[in-house]
Amino acid sequence: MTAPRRAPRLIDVAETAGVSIATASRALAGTNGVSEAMAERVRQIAAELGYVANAHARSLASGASSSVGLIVHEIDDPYFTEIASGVLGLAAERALAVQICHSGRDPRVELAQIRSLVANRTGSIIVAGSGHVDPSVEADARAELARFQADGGRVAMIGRHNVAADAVLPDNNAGGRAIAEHVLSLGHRRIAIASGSMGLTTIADRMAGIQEALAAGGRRAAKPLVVEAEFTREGGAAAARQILDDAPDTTAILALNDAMAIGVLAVLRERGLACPGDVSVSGFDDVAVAAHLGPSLTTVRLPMEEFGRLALGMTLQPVASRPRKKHTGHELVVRESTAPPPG
Amino acid sequence: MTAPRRAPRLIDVAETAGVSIATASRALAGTNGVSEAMAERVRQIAAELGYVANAHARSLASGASSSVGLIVHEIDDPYFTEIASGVLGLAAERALAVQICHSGRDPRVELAQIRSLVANRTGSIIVAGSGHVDPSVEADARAELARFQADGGRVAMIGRHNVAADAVLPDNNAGGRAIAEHVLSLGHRRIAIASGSMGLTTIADRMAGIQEALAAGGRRAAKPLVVEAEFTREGGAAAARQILDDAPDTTAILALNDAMAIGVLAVLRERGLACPGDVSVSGFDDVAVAAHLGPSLTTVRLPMEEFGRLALGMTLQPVASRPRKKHTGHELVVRESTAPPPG
DNA sequence: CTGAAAGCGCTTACAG
DNA sequence: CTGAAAGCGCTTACAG
Repeated sequence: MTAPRRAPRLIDVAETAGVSIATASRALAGTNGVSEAMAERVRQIAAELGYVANAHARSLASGASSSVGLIVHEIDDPYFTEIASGVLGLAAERALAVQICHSGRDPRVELAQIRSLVANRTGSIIVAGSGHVDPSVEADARAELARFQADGGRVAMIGRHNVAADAVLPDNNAGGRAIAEHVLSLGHRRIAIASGSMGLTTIADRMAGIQEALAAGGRRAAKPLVVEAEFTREGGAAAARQILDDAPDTTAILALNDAMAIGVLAVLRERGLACPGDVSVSGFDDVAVAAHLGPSLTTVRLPMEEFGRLALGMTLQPVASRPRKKHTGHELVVRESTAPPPG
Repeated sequence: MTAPRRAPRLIDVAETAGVSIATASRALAGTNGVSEAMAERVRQIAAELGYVANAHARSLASGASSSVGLIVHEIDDPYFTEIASGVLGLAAERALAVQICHSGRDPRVELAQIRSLVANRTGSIIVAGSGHVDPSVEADARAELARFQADGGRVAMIGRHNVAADAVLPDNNAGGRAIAEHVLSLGHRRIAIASGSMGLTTIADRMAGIQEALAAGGRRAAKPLVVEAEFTREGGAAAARQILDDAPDTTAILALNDAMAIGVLAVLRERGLACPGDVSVSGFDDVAVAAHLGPSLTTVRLPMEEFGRLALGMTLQPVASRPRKKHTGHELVVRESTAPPPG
């Protein structure tokens, strides 16, 4: 029916208001240099016409950007969902548009996504995936982000990355120590670890904290069995199967994130083992559902939503002479899934 | 250190290639009308210079858009997270940028977000929140979306809305019927419903399906107690408390989404009631964690990720003469949380 | 196959 | 306080 007409432009409101587009622009921008009466009149006409300024033209003309880019592994992963929620929340307060994309933890996809954000001239880019222990993996992304920053863009990384940029640093090491100490204090001595890829700095840091605590526990605990798998529910299940096959006398399984812990719990049920009766299980992150699992999950709470707000907040501040690092805290949350070992 | 230089522009690559910007533009766009040799040369120089086309300028000049907007209630809510994941997945395949924003289920915020997407000239807008039974609530959004479409924009709604646009329609009514029939067939007669706001079409449709099944169950079941609360975990908990206080002989509580069901489960534990031993509980949606709760949750699975893909897919197709509606299915998923009533 | 030029819809010095 | 004009970085008829 309605023929595709054109959206009203600034010149349309200027003409019907009988002023120049310069004046109309100033009135709408709230810039001073326009009489309040004129400004009010222009605004009203703009509203009547349903005028909405073209952000592309505005950005092109002003050079300013009112958008931010966020790269997550996968929005469906609660860890990243909560980070995204934090970013979206602060962005809304600042009237910033947020462009979100998946990296799928594939460095090549991540590079493509960075370039997409650069193309869209977002004012800042937030990378929320884990860093890689091998710096060469992130080489291309590092170069692209460096160029982006040289061109005036702002960057914040969440997690430990080999990138010269502001960063939010989760308390992975201390969190790892806390969860290991908790399990040791419960009396567990045959401990296994369901780990994600050791190539990720997030894993490496959590693992390091755990190993420190275990080493400090000295003669008390046997060397833990470490099984590496996908950093997902399925990975947790696979790791649990191998642990129970290779070391059936294990009394505690530390999963390096909550998703893996959920997989571990599933395998325990599958094999008719009680948790925490036969085997204690712990997670990491404290995603929203951890408290509602059966049994509820002992884990290390990380303030993911705050990660998002902090990261965006940093990019909204002027560049510092050197990259800023924000260290965040953790909290050990003891629930039903851990208890003293049987016997 | 590095003085904020300027990002390379098309003219920079054109000059170093010794060609006009027209030729450079065509070479990079892959448009025909350029010799392959020339095109290859330009591409290589662009790569060396680290050139990334300015999407704003491109969009302004071409009038085309390579981005889509997605409005969700809250990304942190798994229902919307999965929808977003579907949108992001298909968008990545089509090289589309996705701008996501929260409406917080507040019509005024939603309107502001629609305007933000219009300003950013996204090619299409996907609205994923529930519709409202009262059409006047969505009046402003409806007008804005109509204008957007008249201007050539594409719109897809997820859920039943009073908006003339393409839509993905979840199988809420039949799903409601299925879950109610399941509970009836188990032998429950004193049934209560933990409902979200009846002003939402999603709720109204699920409720209607349930009531139909209950009515068909005829003399078998008593009129169900319906308690309205927030459509969240906390709302579910509040509803459960009231249900147990007002009708302590209730043997089954149907929650109208999984989040509410989780809240119901928590209250049951809190009061020392066994599920499903004393009270059966069901959810709706089948979010990823439903299978891992304690007890695992009987619910109605809706293909949320597919909602996202379908909605985006519709907006990528040419406008039809009249709005297209895609009806999707549901699947009753029986798990541990429902069983025959005690006694 | 290639280029000169107009134009996309704004903002912002620069004058008045 | 207001306006004429240049310019942001591209694309795309229009010529050749």
